[in-house]
Amino acid sequence: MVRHAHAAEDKQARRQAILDAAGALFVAGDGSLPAAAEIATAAGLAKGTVYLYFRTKEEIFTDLLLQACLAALDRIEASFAVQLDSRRTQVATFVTTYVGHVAQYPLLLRLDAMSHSILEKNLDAAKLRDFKLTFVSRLVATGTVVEQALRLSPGRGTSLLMRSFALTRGLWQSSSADDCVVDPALVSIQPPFDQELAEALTEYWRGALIEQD
Amino acid sequence: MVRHAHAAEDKQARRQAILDAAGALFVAGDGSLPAAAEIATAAGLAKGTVYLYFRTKEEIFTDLLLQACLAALDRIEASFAVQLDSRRTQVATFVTTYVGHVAQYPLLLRLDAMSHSILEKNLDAAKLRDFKLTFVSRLVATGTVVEQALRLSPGRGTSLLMRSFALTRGLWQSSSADDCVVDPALVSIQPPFDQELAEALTEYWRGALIEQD
Amino acid sequence: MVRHAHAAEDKQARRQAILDAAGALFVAGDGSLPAAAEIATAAGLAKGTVYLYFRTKEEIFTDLLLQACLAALDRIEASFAVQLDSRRTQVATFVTTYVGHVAQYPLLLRLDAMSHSILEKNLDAAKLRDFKLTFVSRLVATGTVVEQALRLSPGRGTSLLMRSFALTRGLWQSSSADDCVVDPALVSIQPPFDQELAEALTEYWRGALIEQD
Amino acid sequence: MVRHAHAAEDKQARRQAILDAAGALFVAGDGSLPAAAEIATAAGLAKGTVYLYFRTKEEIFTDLLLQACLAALDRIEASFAVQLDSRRTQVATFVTTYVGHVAQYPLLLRLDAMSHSILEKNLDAAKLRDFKLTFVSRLVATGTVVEQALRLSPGRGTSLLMRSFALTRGLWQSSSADDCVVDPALVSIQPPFDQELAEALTEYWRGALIEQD
DNA sequence: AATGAATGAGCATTCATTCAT
DNA sequence: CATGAATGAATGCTCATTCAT
Repeated sequence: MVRHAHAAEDKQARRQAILDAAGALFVAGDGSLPAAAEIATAAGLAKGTVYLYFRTKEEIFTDLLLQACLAALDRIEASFAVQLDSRRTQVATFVTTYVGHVAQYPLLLRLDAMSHSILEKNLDAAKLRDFKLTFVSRLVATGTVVEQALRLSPGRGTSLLMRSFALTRGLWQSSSADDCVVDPALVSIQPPFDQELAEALTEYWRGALIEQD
Repeated sequence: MVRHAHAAEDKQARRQAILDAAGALFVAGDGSLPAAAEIATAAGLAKGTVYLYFRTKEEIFTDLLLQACLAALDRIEASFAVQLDSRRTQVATFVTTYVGHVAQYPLLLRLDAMSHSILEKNLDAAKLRDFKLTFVSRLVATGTVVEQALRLSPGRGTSLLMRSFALTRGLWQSSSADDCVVDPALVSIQPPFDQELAEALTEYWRGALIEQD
Repeated sequence: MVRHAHAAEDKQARRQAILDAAGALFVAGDGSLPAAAEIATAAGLAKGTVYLYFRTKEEIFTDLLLQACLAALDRIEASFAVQLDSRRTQVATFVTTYVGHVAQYPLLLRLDAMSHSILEKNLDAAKLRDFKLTFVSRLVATGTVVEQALRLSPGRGTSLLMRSFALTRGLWQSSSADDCVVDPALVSIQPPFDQELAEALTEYWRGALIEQD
Repeated sequence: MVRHAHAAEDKQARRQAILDAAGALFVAGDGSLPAAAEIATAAGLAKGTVYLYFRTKEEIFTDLLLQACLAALDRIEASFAVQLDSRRTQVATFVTTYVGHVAQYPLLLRLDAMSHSILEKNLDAAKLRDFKLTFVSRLVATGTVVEQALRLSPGRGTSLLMRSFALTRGLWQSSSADDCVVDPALVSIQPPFDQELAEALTEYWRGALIEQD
């Protein structure tokens, strides 16, 4: 039934089809990684075929996570590419763009929350190393752009980004834990996630960029 | 062999023994919840006995997490109890105390990283509600203490604490992800966790407490 | 709380209380033997106490079954005690009485259907022997009464009774299997149990008592 | 090691192999359903493979029971297919054939005795309905054959068969209960099962077929 | 005698991955 | 390349029974 993918580009397309199917199932799902069989079916393939393109199920989601991270970094870099007249405006633009992005692509934060179980379980060391190298080098590159835009010292941009990610990840997990309180009597003590994140990031960057005496 | 715990205090002690055994196994382990049988053995009990004290395995870890959270809040509250002459000193004291605490008790952050799977799986709604109510009310109480110490508006203390926790959780997860890079050639792009956390918290609180014009 | 039962009659009463509680729970239940803890609670006792009066849970139900069987045999014997003018009337009286009895005391047939698992599992040989001896001797006695009432040869009454019991047990199991068809579209192919049983018994006894040439 | 069963007929054969292994283990066993792992091993397969062919363990035994029931009905129908000159001979032929069949295939009665626990536990409603529909329709068909052979009114054949099954089931349970008396001193009050069944059936059919005035 | 805490055997099922076809 | 049949590890929980109190 399924056409054999011989050409390299066909194979790449099939690989991406699996990734897309996996991502869609994960976002639609309940927080656990979808079963390999489900992914295969959703991609219109047989179970075994998935394993021709990925060594383990976790590798699929590692790839997805990396794609999502790189996309976010692209977006961030773009938000700093426009030269604005003040640091405050520059940061405000970044915050708005970034918060909009993570809110728009739930896959990123949902996968990130699972990254511990994805990355530590069932993934060979080489692949893991690749993942981290790619991510970190791209992160450092974006950090450099930040440094240039805000005239910061080397390494400072990367650090700011990592701490922003940490804040994002932490707040998202609080927020999603909050959501699972079914009882409506319990008033949430937090504003909606994107507002909360925007405020917290703004506070953080303000404190981080202050000229200290 | 095992003495029967008839008195309420003996039962309480046995319950705590199970919690301690579970916590120790978890911290020593690979990130997954230890098997019920292992916990029982480590506590010197039979498997069935554990289920006299906890309804499900997850309930054990929910209790552990709550204990750890409350202990952290105690410590935080204590750090704000001493009246110091400036906000900056007050915050610096808090940061040092807090970072010391979370570094000293790895159980807290390791469990917190799993809280999603612990709290959502195999825990009845009532217990979950209890957990959240207890935690949140204690959090708000500590938030009030912060507000008094720093003369902040109502609710601000709670918000600062939650965002601090978010930063902690997020940084810890980055840090632990970093750790699992076995390859020593990869220089970590982050300072040690406690230093990183201290810096990030300091920056965040500085930005959050700034008088805005 | 519970008064110690020292006198033999008190002990007997307590034993019967356990039996009654067990029987009530079983009839109210879903077909499985109630848990030992439930029986104890229903009898107002602690779990361990039940085991002072019965060696195993199955022993409780063996005793209950025996009581129910003996009561049925009493009833049957009584139905043959009245001298009537024809065999046909005598048998008709028996059938009516007997069917009424088993319909009135569901415990008998429900327990009987489980007797396989009760008697074969977890019951020591001696107790089992006792059970059978008591039942069989009482059965033979009743068989003798039947023989006298109907002027049958020795052993014939016992045989008739056993085959009647077999028919009863078999029809009851068909009937109860039928009941668990939830789908109301499926018309039951059997009349109500007591009518079915009465007809079948009447046919059987008619065939068994015919004068053969 | 194990050849993959791709063709539909191979799959059918493997399914039957599992059924056969399960049946053999059950007949050889102590009355409880053999563990899934045992069945798999006996069939020369891995545990998981069994679940490719049956959804639950109970489904295996439901299928076995249905096969056995249908085989018995086939045999019964065949015994009525030969036209004999008298009702008495016709019935006698049936009784002999039928008793021979159930004595030859102990699986049928042993499974039937457990059918309550098999059919009510762990079997989805649809499967249960299928089972009953198949059995009942086949039963009614056989009933019709009986009616034609003996010139009975519609529905009468089915009723006679059901009551015969009830008698069979009831007597078999008495008989098997009897068997588990280990003590050889206790003389059984019953003849061997097949003789007892033959006599009881003969009596029953004689009474049922009598011309009543 | 009464209690209730402690025990531990027992087991179906899922699903990531492999491998025969 | 694609398939889908085969594999087998991994585990929480119940509950009859025992025994310390």
